Amino acid sequence: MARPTNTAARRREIAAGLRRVMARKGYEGASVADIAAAARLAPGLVHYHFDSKLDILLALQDELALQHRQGLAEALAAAGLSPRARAFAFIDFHLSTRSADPEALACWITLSGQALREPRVKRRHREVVARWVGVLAEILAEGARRRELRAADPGAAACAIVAAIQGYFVLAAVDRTLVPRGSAAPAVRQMAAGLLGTPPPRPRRRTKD
Amino acid sequence: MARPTNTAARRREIAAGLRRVMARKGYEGASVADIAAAARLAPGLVHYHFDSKLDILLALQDELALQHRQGLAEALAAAGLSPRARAFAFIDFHLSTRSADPEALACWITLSGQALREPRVKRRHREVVARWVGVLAEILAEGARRRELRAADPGAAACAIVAAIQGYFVLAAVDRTLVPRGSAAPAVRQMAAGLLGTPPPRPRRRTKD
Amino acid sequence: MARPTNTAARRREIAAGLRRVMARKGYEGASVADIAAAARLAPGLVHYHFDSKLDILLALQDELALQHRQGLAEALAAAGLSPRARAFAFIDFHLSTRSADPEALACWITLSGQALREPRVKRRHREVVARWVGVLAEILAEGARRRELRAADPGAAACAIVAAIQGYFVLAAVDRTLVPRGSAAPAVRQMAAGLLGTPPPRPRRRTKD
Amino acid sequence: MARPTNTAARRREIAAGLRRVMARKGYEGASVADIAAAARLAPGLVHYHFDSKLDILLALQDELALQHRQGLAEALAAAGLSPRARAFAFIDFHLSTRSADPEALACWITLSGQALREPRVKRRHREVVARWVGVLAEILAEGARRRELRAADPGAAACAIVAAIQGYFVLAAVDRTLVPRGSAAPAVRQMAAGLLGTPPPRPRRRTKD
DNA sequence: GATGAATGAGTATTCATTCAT
DNA sequence: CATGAATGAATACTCATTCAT
Repeated sequence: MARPTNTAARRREIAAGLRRVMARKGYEGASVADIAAAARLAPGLVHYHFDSKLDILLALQDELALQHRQGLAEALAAAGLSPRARAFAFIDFHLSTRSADPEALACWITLSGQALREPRVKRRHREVVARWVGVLAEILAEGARRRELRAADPGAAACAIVAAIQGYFVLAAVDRTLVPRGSAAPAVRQMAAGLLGTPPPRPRRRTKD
Repeated sequence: MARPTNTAARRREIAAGLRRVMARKGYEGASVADIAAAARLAPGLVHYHFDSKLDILLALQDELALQHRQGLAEALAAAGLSPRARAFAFIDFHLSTRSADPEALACWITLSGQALREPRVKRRHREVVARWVGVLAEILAEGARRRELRAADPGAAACAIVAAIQGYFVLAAVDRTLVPRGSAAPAVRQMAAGLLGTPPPRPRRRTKD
Repeated sequence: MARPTNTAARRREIAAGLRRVMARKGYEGASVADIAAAARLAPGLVHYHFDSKLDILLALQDELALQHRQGLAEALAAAGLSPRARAFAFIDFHLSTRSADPEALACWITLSGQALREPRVKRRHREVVARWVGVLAEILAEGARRRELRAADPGAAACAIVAAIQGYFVLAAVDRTLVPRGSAAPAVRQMAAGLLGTPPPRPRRRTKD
Repeated sequence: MARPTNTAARRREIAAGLRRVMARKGYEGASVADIAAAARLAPGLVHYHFDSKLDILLALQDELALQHRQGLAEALAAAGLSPRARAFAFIDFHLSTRSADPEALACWITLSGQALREPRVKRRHREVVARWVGVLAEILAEGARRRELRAADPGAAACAIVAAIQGYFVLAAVDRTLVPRGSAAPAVRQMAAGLLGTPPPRPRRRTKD
């Protein structure tokens, strides 16, 4: 009987290998041999499952996006139905210490860099960020409809908040000491409050840098 | 007899070559041959003036930092003495269309990425960002003393504003369409207003995404 | 499935390639491309099996040392048990025409030169020479115990004989005409006789320059 | 008035630069820039005085040969007229601690190595060694005529003694610890005694490894 | 599917030599 | 003569990709 295919699992292992190596050495610095070693696979196997190194990056990108989407959805679900609560939960999810995954963070930064130059990475990256902004924009629009928030332009406001989050990502990834410890989430909450014309609700958990 | 040295000029030319190439291809993608070609120099000459490719990157980093510092100083000088005006001029300087230099922006993003991994780049990067934040923090502290602004923690507030700016840089560099046109500066101004407890002054010039 | 490894064989081939090229052009003059060509291999393969060019040299050094040791052991075994006979067999082995391998000789000289500067080569070289001297010293010591020979200091005497052999190697390698044909072995035998207080036994075979 | 030429002095300085650098790094490892730096000269100047790097090596070779010849002549003159005394003075001169110059020694070994491959170096090397052997052979022949010594073949005997000396050079240059301290000259004296049928005269000075 | 070897183009760097000033 | 820059070929080493087994 034909051996059941394990391609999907192998692909995930390989993408995870890239994730580990790329966090330390960047994309160009992650050789296929490195990736295979990190995944405890034979080097030749990588190109059996992926046509090119770039394809691994795209797979990793998809996986990171999926994890992010799922985590965010959970966090928003836990925040209840109030747009205001959900908007601030959005911020906390990204900047709380608990959800911080330095490896994923480094990969995300590196992916942004690759997106500058690689069209396929760029397209996916655009979609991911657009959805990211879109989720928040939808929350803000709903809040505006409900008169809980007032964002003149929910899209622009969502983009601003995402920019602030992304900016903290970059600062923190390069050097944690650049950001006063524990200041990131409160500061963004306060900035969002200015933007949304409403004070933040009482935070539910500790937040990080 | 004693031939005058032109090393300083050549080094600038070479760094400018890296700047051009790196904006398109990234640091690893910028081969020394590319850099030399972009600077219209013989390939061997690059290593006459620089010991290594990394040294070119460091020189470029210094140059970008210098230009940024000078431009910022001018913009702040033009804003007058009021901390409030200066704080918002700080934002406008970074996000106004007029001062936007896509090549420098792409280099800056790439440099941030390299700083993740290269200690020497990281150290310089840290210093540049720290100074960047420090300038704004000083303005905010002065504003607090004058009761023009109230930032509970000027350092954290400055960091937040810089993060927002940096975040817009990344979003815009990857894909301009992610940011609603012309929304960046106003949004950050409004976020800053929330953070600083004061509305922005009337802007003096047009601002960009 | 599990493909059998052929690394050991390939490493020997590559070391043999270096051996051929180095005999003609020296170590620095032997480019990796040359070595690969001499071994009839693709250039890239060399660095698949060796981390660096120096590692090839070390492998070659080990191989030459092994061959020398084995050849010497055979020659000594053939000489019987008498220390006197063995001591002179030691000389004949190194200076007899029959065992002369110009390529190995040139490599040996070149290795000595590299040992001047490369610590890893130097260490191995030291060990090889020490063992080389040690074998002879042991023979001389045994001869002294048996009253067949009298070497006041077997270590020093062994060193002197090895030095004479090594000196002939260098002279012969640079220019065969410097050494009167067929004079090397008899002369060293006679010098050894002076050192050991015993005439050489009748030689069993023809000897060379 | 025309500036007096200083070419001869410059050439000596440059050769001395090569001597210093080569002793540490070998010939291939001594870049022209290194040589110029060691001679405290501008790099461009080297090729004004020498057509090629090889020419510097040849100049150095000549200089070392000259110094050796002069030193040897002095040592022999000091030994008096007796061929026996002169023969043993020949040995002592080369192996005495006093005359040891590690830099010259390393250069000599390196030169031997280059002579393996570079025809022009080889030719000069051959001449130097031939003269070196010749001087001793002449002494031995004179000793034979006077019945002070009996060397069946003075050329072969001289060659043997020179080989022993050269062999000690190589051993000592690579690693001083290979040669029992102070054993070199006595051992060669004793070997020479065996070869020449006469015991060595009482030594006049301390001798080295 | 899996393995380890093989391939060959690409890269940073070195360096002898040349040259304009 | 002297200087410092310029040139371009050479070189060790890397690595994505391919392939035979």
